Amino acid sequence: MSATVKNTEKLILEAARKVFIHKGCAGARMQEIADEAGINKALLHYYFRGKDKLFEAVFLQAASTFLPAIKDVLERDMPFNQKIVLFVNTYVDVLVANPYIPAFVIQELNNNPAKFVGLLKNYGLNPRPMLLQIEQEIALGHIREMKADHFMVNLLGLCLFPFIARPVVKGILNMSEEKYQEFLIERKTEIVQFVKNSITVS
Amino acid sequence: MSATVKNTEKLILEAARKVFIHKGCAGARMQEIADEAGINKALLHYYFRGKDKLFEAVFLQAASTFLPAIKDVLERDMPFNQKIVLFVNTYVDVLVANPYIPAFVIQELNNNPAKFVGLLKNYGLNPRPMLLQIEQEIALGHIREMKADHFMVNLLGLCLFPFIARPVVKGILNMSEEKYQEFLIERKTEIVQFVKNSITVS
DNA sequence: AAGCGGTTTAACCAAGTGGTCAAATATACA
DNA sequence: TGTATATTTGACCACTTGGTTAAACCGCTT
Repeated sequence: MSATVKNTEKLILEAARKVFIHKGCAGARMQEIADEAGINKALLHYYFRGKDKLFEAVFLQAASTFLPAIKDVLERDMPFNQKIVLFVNTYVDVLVANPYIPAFVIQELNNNPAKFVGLLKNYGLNPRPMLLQIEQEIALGHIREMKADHFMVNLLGLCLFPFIARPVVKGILNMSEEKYQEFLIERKTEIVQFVKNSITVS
Repeated sequence: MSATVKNTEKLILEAARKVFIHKGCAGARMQEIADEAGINKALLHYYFRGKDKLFEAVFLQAASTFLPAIKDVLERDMPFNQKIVLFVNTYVDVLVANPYIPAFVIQELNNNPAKFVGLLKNYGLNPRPMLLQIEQEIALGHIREMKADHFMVNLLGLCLFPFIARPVVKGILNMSEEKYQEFLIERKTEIVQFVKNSITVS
C-alpha cells in the first residue's frame, strides 16, 4: 500500500505462491488466495484464467528465478576446482534466498513428473558439459576414479537435501530457524571441503 | 481374488496408498480410492472413519515399514567403518524396496511438518548416538576433522536425494526405469566409496 | 427357515468448489 | 467536465466433494 504502487498482478502472484507452497495446488483454495491478497476472488480469474493457469504462472516464475543461475553454472567453462566451489555456492545461495522453491518443485514433481523434466530440458538445461568435464578430469588423473553421473548426483544431493527435507533435518537436529539458517550457510564450505577431500587423488 | 482371501481392509489401504501417493491427500478423491479398490465408497467410511483417518492409517503403515530399520542402524553399536556401510545399505535397500515412501513423506512434510517430526521423535528416533560416535572418531583421529551434524546430513542427502528427486534425476540423466534401478543399487558402493575417501585422514 | 451380526450397497445430502457475470467503481483521456 | 476504458466487486451457479443412512446381502447358528 504505502510506498509501492499497488500492482494487483504481482500481489496475486505473491499470495498464490504463499498458499500454493504449503497447501499444494489441489489443497489451495481460490478464496484463500484472494483473501491472502486482500482482493475479490473474481479478480484471480480476471488476471489469470483460472486455478491451473495461476498455478502454472507461479511455478514458472519460481523456475525462472533459479534456472538461469543453475544453467550458467552447468555450462560455464572454468577449472574444475573452482567450478565445484561455484556450483555449491550458487545452489545454496539461490535456495537460501528462495527457500520456498524446493518444496514447490518437489510437490509439482509428484503430481506431474514429466512436465517439470520437460521444462528443464526445454529450457536447455543439460548436464552433459559438466559430466564430460568430470570424465576429462579423471582421465587426466586430476581427480580420483569414479562414475561421473554418481558424482553429479552426489553433488546435487549434498546441496539440495537440507532444503528439501528442511523441517525434518531442522527438527531432528533441534535447531531454531536462525540456527538452521546459519547451518545452511556453513554448508557451503563444508560441502566443498567434503567433496574435495573425496575426489583428491592420494 | 484368486489365492488371497479378500481382506477388504488391506485392499483399501493398498488402493488408498496408490492414489494418495501421486495425488496427495488433498488431491485424492474418496471415489477414486473406492474405484481403485473396486468397492463402494461408503465402505471407506465403514473401515476407516473418513479421509483424514484413512490417510493417517496409510501414512503410519508406510512409516512402520522403514522406521524400525532406520532406528536400528542409528543406535547399533559397531565400528564406524562398518556402520557407514550398514547405514548406506539399509537406507538404499529400504527405499529400493519401497520406492513410494520418499514422495509420500515429502508430501506430508509440506502440509504438516510438525506432525512428521513429532512422529519421528515420538518413535524414539534420535541421531545423538551416531553423532557422538562421529565426534569420538574425530577425537581419536580415526577420521578427518569435520562437523558431525554436517556429516550426518551429507550421509542422508547422498542416500535419500536420488529417491526424493527420482523423476528429475532419471529424466536429466536420460535413464530408463531399469537403468535407474541399477543406478540406485550401484550407489550403495559408490556412496560408501565417496564418503570413505572423504573422511579418511591423509 | 428364521433370526442375527457383520458387511456392502445405492441413493442421498449439505457444504464447499472453481468459475461466471452484470453492475459498480476507479482511471485516463478529450 | 464528460465519456470511454480498465479494474474491482458481490451475487450467483453448476458441479464436485466428503460424508450419511436405510436398506440389502451374506454367512452363520439355532
